Amino acid sequence: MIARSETPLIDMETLERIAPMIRTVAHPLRLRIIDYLAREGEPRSVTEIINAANAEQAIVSQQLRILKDQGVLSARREGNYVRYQIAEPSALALLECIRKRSGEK
Amino acid sequence: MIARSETPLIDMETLERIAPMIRTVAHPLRLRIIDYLAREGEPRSVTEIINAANAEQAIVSQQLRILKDQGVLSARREGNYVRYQIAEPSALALLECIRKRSGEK
DNA sequence: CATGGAGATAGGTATATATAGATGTTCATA
DNA sequence: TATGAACATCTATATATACCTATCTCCATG
Repeated sequence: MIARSETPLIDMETLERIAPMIRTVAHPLRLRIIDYLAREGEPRSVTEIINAANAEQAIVSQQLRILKDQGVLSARREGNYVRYQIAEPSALALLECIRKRSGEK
Repeated sequence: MIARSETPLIDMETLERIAPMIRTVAHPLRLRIIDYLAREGEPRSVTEIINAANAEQAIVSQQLRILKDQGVLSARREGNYVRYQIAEPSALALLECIRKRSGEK
C-alpha cells in the first residue's frame, strides 16, 4: 500500500522561515516598489521610487526599511542619494507569479 | 528618448486585490494546509488536515475559515465530515514558487 | 560652517492578527 | 431523542501593522 504522494510536505521550519518574507511582500505599496525596481533592473534612488509609487516620502521610506530589514532589498549610499535594488531573487519569482495571473478574473 | 522599460507597472488596483490573498497564504500553518491539500489532490476532512498539520483543532478550524473567506479554499459537507480543497489556482502557483526555492540557502 | 535637498526615524493612534480556552452546532447512529 | 464525533464559533488577550505628522540626520555645496 502506497501513499497518494511520496514527496513529503515542506517542513515547518522552512515554512516559518519563508512566511515572513512572503508576508513582507504582500502589501500593495511594497509590491509596487518591487515591481518598479524589477523593471528598472538597476538601483534606484528613494526619490525615483517615491515618484514611481506616487506615495508620501515618509511612507515610502518606511516601506523601504521593512523590505531591507527582511532582505528583499539592499541599499547603498551614493553621495546625496541612497539607491535601492532587489536583493532577494525569490521576490522576483513571486512577482512573476503575480504578473502572470494579474490579468485573470 | 525611450524609457528603460516599456511594459507598464502592475496597476495599484491589481496589487490591492492581490496583496490580501498573498498575505492570507503567508502564514506557516496555512502554508502547511495548502501544501497538504495540494499534494493530496483531493478534498480532505478537517480531521485529516489536523493530523497532517499536527495542530490544535480550533486553530486549524480558524485557519481554514480564513483561507475559505479569502477564496483560497472551498469546503463541502459530506455527512459528518467537511472536506476542504484548494479553490484558488494562484495559491498553487505560489506554493510552486516556494517549493522551488525552499531548498536554497 | 550654514544651508538645503535627500532620506530616516520617532511617536501616536487606529486597526488587524494570532492564539487559546470554552462553548456551540451539526449530523449519524444507537 | 440522547449521545458522541466532527467542526465551528465566541471571547479575551497579546502583539503586530499601517499610516500620519513632525522632527532629525547626512551630505554636497556655497
